[in-house]
Amino acid sequence: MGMSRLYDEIYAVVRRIPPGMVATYGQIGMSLAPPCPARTVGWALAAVGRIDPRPPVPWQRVVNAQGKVSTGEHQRQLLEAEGIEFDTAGRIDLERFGWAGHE
DNA sequence: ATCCTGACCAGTG
DNA sequence: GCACTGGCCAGGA
Repeated sequence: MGMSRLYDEIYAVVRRIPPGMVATYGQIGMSLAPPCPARTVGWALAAVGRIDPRPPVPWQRVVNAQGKVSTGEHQRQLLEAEGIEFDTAGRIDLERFGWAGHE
């Protein structure tokens, strides 16, 4: 209830992604009511580095619809440390590591 | 109020 | 596979 800023709602969803799993920008956006575009989710996560929300937001667990990371090697290393695997093209198998949006 | 800045995605050639 | 296009939001200064 007091949380009305859209970015905060996006962060709340991202916090629910379990370690070792990933969700896509579009998936996060579609899980909100009303839905917001994938781009907006990207913008919200880009702001994490500047505003540093508490509790922490596991931003590394959000990847694009191709199963690729958007922010480079650091994000990849964080995900590999959680047990997520990348193929030779640098893609994550979303069938295997994708979060369904519920437990 | 205006201006700037950003980590997307599906469709197309 | 890659490059390009259109869509058109929220927040901070």
